[in-house]
Order: sequence, then structure tokens, then C-alpha cells
Amino acid sequence: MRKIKHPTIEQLELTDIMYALADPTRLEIVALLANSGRKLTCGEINLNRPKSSMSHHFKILRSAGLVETLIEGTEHMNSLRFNEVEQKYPGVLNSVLKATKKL
Amino acid sequence: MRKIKHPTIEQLELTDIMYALADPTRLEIVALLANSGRKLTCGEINLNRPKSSMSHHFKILRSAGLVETLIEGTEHMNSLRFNEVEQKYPGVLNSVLKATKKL
DNA sequence: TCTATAGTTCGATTATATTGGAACATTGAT
DNA sequence: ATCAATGTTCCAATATAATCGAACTATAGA
Repeated sequence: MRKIKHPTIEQLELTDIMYALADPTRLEIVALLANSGRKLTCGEINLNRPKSSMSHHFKILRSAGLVETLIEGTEHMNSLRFNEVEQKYPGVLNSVLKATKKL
Repeated sequence: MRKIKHPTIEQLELTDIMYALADPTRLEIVALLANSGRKLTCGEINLNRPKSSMSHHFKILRSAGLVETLIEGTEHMNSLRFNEVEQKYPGVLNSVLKATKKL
């Protein structure tokens, strides 16, 4: 069973987080994960883009520490690392999520 | 006397703001403006980079609505549009500024 | 008017990101 | 074993951004 590596809280870099959130597609993914209240597979997050593009964006969200991906069978279950990110940089993710609701 | 155009609060776009804040140099400029408590000229913000590079970053910060630049004589006085940005997207700029103090 | 100062704009170069098709890997089911 | 499903990785093309020297603009002062 494969496992995907994620950064620890200590390794979270503010600029990586900002960079990851600066892209509209990724911001949408983050908002969907936040609002769904449950883990979502990549397939459930359908933004009408090819798989390889979505995979690219997930990779960036993961490496920024924003998204955690657990492999269950053939599916990859994605969730927002909300509490961890908030712990390191309080208010950043929360306020950005609130801001996305105005869009 | 020349005047520089800035976006209105209504025109502020979240992704523009995030994009502007995703660059280390710009984040540093923003932090300096926030911590100084007064308007700073471009020259006072010395990050050991050529003028043209700094001007480029200021332009992006201005177009994102984060920085206001008033021309006084030959100098350009820069200030953070903190209250306006906070009004539109509460907590975003504030939490990012707090986060920069950990860097 | 000539000169110095503060920034901007231009233009070319280099670096980095996005995109998406095709091949690949892993797992589950038949 | 074979096959289908879910994503990832690879690769090449395109697009966008950063960098910085040089030329330019606007203003102030002598």
C-alpha cells in the first residue's frame, strides 16, 4: 500500500501556502474540501480539467501542506489540513476561506 | 503633478491579493510598510535589488490594491491599504502580517 | 536652463508554471 | 491472469513571471 509524503507543521512555509492559494483552480479545490465537510476523491472534485492537470494542482496543495491525501484502494481521499495550518499560521486559511464565499 | 491609479475596494480581487503576497520580496515590502507605521519611499525600502525590480514589485502590489502610492515631489510615498483590504476581506492581510513575524 | 534625484517604462533574457496527452502504477473485481 | 478504475508521472508545448540594465519622465533646486 503506497503512502504519500506530506510536510510536517514545522515545515510549512508561508510563501508556499500563499503561492498554492494564489491559483483560482487550487482555491476552488480548497473551498470545495472545506465546504464538503468530508474527504473527497480527486474524481469528485470535477472542475472540467484533465486528470493530469488536477493531479498537478493537488501535488502543489499537498506540498504546501494544505491538503492531505490518503490512499484507500484505488481512490485518493483528500482533506484540508485546516487545524494544522491554522495552528501554524492562525487566521490565514480561515480568512481566505471566508473570502472565497464572496466570489 | 502626476497621479497613480489604484483599484477601488470593489475592484479588489482575492486571487490578485494572494498572488501579490505569494512572492517573498513583496511580502517583505508589505511587512516593512506595516511595521514602519508611516509612509515609506521606495528608496527607504532597501532590499538590495535594482530600482527596476523594485518598481516591478510595487506595481503588482499597487494593482492588487495592497499599496497606495502618493507622489510628493520626486518621491513616491507608499503605504499599506490595510483598512480597505481588511474591510473587503477581513482577516486576510492581518493574519498574513502576523505570520510574517514568525519568519 | 542645466543638473541631480526618484521612480517608471522598455526590452531582452532567463526562470518558473500551466496545460494536457500518453504511458505507467496500484488496487479491486471477475 | 486479465481487466477496469483511479490517479500519478513523464514529456513537450505554451504561457506567465522575475530580473535588471538602459533610456525615459517628472520634479526640485541652483
